[in-house]
Amino acid sequence: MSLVTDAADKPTLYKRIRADIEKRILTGEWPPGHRIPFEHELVARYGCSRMTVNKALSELAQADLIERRRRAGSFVRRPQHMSAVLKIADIRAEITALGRAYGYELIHRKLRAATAADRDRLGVKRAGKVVAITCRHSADNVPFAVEDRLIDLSSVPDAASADFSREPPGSWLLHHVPWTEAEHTISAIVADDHTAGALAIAVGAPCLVIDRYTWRSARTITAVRLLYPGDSHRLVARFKGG
Amino acid sequence: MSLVTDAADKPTLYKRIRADIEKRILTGEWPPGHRIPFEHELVARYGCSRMTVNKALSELAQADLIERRRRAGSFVRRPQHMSAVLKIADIRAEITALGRAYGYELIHRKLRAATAADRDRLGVKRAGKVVAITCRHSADNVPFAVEDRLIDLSSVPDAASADFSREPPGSWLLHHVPWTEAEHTISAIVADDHTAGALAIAVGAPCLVIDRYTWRSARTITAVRLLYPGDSHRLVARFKGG
DNA sequence: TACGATTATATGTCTAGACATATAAGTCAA
DNA sequence: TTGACTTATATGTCTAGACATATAATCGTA
Repeated sequence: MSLVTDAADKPTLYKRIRADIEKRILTGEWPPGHRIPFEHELVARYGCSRMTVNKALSELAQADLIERRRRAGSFVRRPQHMSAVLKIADIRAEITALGRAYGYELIHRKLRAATAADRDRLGVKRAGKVVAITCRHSADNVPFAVEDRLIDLSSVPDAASADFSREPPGSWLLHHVPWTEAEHTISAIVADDHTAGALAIAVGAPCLVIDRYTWRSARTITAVRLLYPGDSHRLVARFKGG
Repeated sequence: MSLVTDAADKPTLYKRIRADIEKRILTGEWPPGHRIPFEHELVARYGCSRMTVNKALSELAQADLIERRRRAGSFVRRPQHMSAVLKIADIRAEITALGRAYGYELIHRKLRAATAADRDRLGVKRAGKVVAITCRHSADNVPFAVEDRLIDLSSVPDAASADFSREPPGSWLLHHVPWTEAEHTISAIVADDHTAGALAIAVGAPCLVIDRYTWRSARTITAVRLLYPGDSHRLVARFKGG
């Protein structure tokens, strides 16, 4: 019933302390709200200095597994808002990862001054130039998704001269605009004439829609809508406790 | 051009060091692959001890913003697989957060020995008892989602006696089974007769489907399918750079 | 030139202290 | 009972060292 694992000190001490506590939390032995031993107790238990247990507890706090309160102690956090890590890969990477042949086709590209609708979609007030792109991704020559994108040229001037007839704009942006933030909205629609034609599915068939709005440091970069055939495509998200 | 901010030392020193570096990474001033100043350089620059800059850099490493290599230095990581944190709230919480009146209705509840289909859905080999639940959530008396759930009683025996006619099973589980892991699959379908009736939408209308499979420490807990009217419901995921 | 041994060095971990600070809990007066 | 004040205490931050360890770079040799 000791906190100390019987394992030899193969890993470092603070990692062992962290793993010991994490295990107790994950197995439910220490349920949400449970008070973790005080630092000075852990110091006594492991026979180390306070900085060492402090490092272990600080990392658990950074991982949102525990909550630290001055004077009160450290407590197991209750599983907060249920959140999941949703991997939304670059479509080319996604298709090639499935072992299928990736195909890309630029349908439409236009450089224009931002219309009111464009500004609204990008969430900017200022007028400016944008690139509007419509393209299609396919896997093994079967339509996989159609993409409708707007790029703010005041944030990404290089996009004006990029050759999107060969490289999909998503991949291009990924390599030219590092460290972005994004917001995704997922919804379902049924295919209208136009969508059905582009995806080679029946009118009225379900489609999964991903709207992604991307920015960097409060500067809008791009807004994109991706349409997938709803019966064949699946988004998988893995939730890791916490 | 100093690393030191001109701001007074209101926050603590290591937090300022961390924020300084983070800012340079996020603005792109230090692009992916860029080598961050060595610890001893930062020590000289900020006039503090190595443990202090080490704490700042360790946190950046834990956040996957930088990568630390012995003898080589610390480097800005390139934005890895595009991933997003998808908040999938408990439905009751989700609805009340929107400021709407939450309504709940148990449609069907059955305790039974697991059928082959049940075992398949729960991903277990062993036979055992399960609770099958169908229920409906509403917001302001408008159907919001229908839920079809299976709970593995060998993992959650208390669920056999829980009163799901008053409390939705999702909320109940959230409070009785801490620290779970889950996998979500999101897809789109069109409403069939049955679904359309339950959601009070037209047959053929789009629906967003969330299949969630939940376990804890390799023990299956529950499998649930949630059906939302696709045109009214949106899942929002926020991606934080990295 | 290629490969193996050596060395220098940046990070990784840890210590035994210190003072700061927020706050739970107790104390006392209105 | 309530509110204001005091105190004890757990965490937060920081220091000036130390030794460990992985590895990039150098040097020497085949």
